[in-house]
Amino acid sequence: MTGPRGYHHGDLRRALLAAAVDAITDAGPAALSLRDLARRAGVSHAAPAHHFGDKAGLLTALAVEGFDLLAGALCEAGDLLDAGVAYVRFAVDHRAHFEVMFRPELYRRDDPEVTAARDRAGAALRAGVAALPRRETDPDQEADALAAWSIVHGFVTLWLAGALPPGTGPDPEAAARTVIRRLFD
Amino acid sequence: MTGPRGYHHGDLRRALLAAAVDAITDAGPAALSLRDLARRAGVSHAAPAHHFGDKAGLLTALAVEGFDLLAGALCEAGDLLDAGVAYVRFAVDHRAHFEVMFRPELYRRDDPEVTAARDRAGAALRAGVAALPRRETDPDQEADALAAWSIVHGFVTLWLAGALPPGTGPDPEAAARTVIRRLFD
DNA sequence: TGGCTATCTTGTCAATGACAAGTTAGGCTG
DNA sequence: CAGCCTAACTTGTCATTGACAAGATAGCCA
Repeated sequence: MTGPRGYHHGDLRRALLAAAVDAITDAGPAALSLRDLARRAGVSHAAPAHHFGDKAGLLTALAVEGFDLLAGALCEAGDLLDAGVAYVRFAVDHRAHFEVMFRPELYRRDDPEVTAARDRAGAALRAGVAALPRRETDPDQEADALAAWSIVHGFVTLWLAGALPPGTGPDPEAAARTVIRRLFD
Repeated sequence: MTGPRGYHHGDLRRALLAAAVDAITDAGPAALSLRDLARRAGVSHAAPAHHFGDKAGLLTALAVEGFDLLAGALCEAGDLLDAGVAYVRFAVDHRAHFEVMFRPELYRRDDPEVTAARDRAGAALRAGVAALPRRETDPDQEADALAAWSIVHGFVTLWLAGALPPGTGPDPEAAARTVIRRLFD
């Protein structure tokens, strides 16, 4: 789908996505400029439109990439604690993807590729919860999944926003572990 | 500080903030346009700059308003479960404020008014956790506060992003209650 | 009554997103 | 191998926007 063979540029589509990741990591998705990406890639101001249509198209492609990366990271995790930590690590390491993925007004959330990738990530998430040893007190797996997802998503969102107090420490994964343990103890 | 008395417009500052809330609720903070706000308020395109300096200034004012509203909502809550539900209700009812507050790249996060308002909200949050009956197994209040904040913040962020599965139901407060109970059971 | 100052307007500029039309180059067909 | 065909990219343009500068207006006060 990406077409890794090069025509004029080599692989402009990939270069633009990489440049977008850099730009978003620096200044957030709101400050993203297609013309700036074109400059970074050394092409004309209208070249990005050919590959992505418009800005929303580019961010849609980024979201697809992000959900696939997330699904991969979650699948590699062992138990639910690992999966939670992997979620946090993904968000920190791929901050640009993460920030776009959960801001649907920035891209075409109903795009078939996006929904497919989102479903893959969702399935990986639920697989982690299903692997949890059942507690006889409450067999509601849906609510368990929702609580687990909420706590890791909230933690890393606050972490990325710089909203957490300094006492949280410098390592997001360690802090996340502590928090997740409070949910399933 | 706001200057509720009117000169030419009446209270342009407040009118612009209200228009900004509407615009952000409709299309997100990224799509916000100062000129559009001016049109909605029936003033010239440069009038907003007088009151807020620039776009970041306007969003800074919105963030201050948001943290104060949140602090008020949390203070009125009884126990920690109430506070969590109040947090969710605040985010849903004041979506525009909430979306700006936790996106520090959009405003001047070091503005004195913002830091003061943020501290007030943080104090209200911790007060709710401190009121929780101590569990002898783990007396770490900091981690309790972090876990509680994470789970409600994550839940409502996912809710607002439309990322939750349909099975979650139509009422965010009820779903939040179920999720929060899983943390302190 | 005269000025003072906050409030708001008019005018302008560079940057941007989107679109239209043209150009280039790799590959395919005959 | 010649010619075309189409994807990839460029050039040009326009409306919109944020920011700034300079001017006009109106309430208030000495």
